[in-house]
Amino acid sequence: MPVTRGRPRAFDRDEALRRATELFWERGYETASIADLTAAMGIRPPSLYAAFGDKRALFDEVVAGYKATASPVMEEALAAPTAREALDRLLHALADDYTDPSHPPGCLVISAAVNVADGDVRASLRADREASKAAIADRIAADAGRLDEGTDPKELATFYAAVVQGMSTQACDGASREELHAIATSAMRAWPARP
Amino acid sequence: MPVTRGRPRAFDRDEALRRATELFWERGYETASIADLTAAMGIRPPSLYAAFGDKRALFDEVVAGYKATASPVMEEALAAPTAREALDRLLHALADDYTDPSHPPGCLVISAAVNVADGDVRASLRADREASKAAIADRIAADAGRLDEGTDPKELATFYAAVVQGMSTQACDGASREELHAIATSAMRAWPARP
DNA sequence: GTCTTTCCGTAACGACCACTACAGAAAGAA
DNA sequence: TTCTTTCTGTAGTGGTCGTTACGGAAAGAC
Repeated sequence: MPVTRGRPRAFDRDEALRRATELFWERGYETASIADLTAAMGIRPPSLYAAFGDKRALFDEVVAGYKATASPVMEEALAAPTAREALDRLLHALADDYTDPSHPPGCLVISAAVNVADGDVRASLRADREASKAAIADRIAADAGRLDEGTDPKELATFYAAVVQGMSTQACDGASREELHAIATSAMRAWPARP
Repeated sequence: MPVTRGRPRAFDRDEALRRATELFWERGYETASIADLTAAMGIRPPSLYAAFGDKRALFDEVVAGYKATASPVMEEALAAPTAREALDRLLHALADDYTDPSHPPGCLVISAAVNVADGDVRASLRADREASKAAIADRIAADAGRLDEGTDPKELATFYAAVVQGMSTQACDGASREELHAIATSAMRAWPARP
């Protein structure tokens, strides 16, 4: 049975994880040092290592938690009756999310991935992005009947994935919520509707 | 008079700068260490500091050289007779450039900028990107008569800037030249042509 | 040749990196 | 109370960071 034995933890693990998420989100994987992290989390290095393993494991847990909160947004948007409406919802939902003042701007998986020297972390984040792109492609392919003939769902998914990445980068550069919605609206004009 | 006195430099400064450019392009500013740079440049740290100042000055020179070779591409594209053709040319030219096998993928200014802890470097690169965006907005505004009424040139420029950033990120993720051209073609469908 | 100037390689500087050995503190169990 | 277990803070570990002091080497000037 999981009775608590020994000295109890003096900090809130979830709260510490939240603060680590925020720092990784702002600074990326490598430029957020253990000293920075422990300062933000309000704990000392041994507590971090005891509770989370090492820096890489902490980052993995952060990304897992991020995906857990981000994927419902994506799933809900993609559940729209048509692929066009699904993409429209997704882009505008992300415009809101990327500029939500309650957390750092942009997408953690997109912005924390660029310029990461650690090959494992790099590959892991790339796989996450590829998975999102595949989910978009699947949603488009499932509604292929409404598309202009000759439209390749994977090609179109690549375009919208690029738009999402561009929105994230713009958000990190300080773009406003209105500007991101304008990007989303412009991107939807590129939808290849069957005439 | 600039007569060469003392022991002559034993390496080609331009070639060393080229190799530094390649490394910064692949790894970004902070994750490319002096040890990495000197190894790639084939010189020892004191030679680097004597020839280029410090890491930051070397990076500035790299970015300046990069912009010097990149801006003609942009200027030529934007010189097209219509704004629409200008953007079309620009996007497809960048699709070729970002996947040119003779140098690292994507755009140095875009990819080296994300997750930079150094505030000065970050601000400097952001200013470069804003300048490109402004150039696009100016070209669009100059051809406003051909646009759909109610189109905001700055808004449209933000969209195409986001597409360019997305293309760069996709290129870094290993997207092929064909995929990038497909993104460019899709993005041009969003052009707000006057009916 | 000798002097001056500039570059080169060696070998280090202090500061920071991710990470941890260790001892004391705080809890339940006996 | 005493023992065991687990967490805590202090104070480090070896390694790497950007940067440089220093002495020898290679050139023109005299």
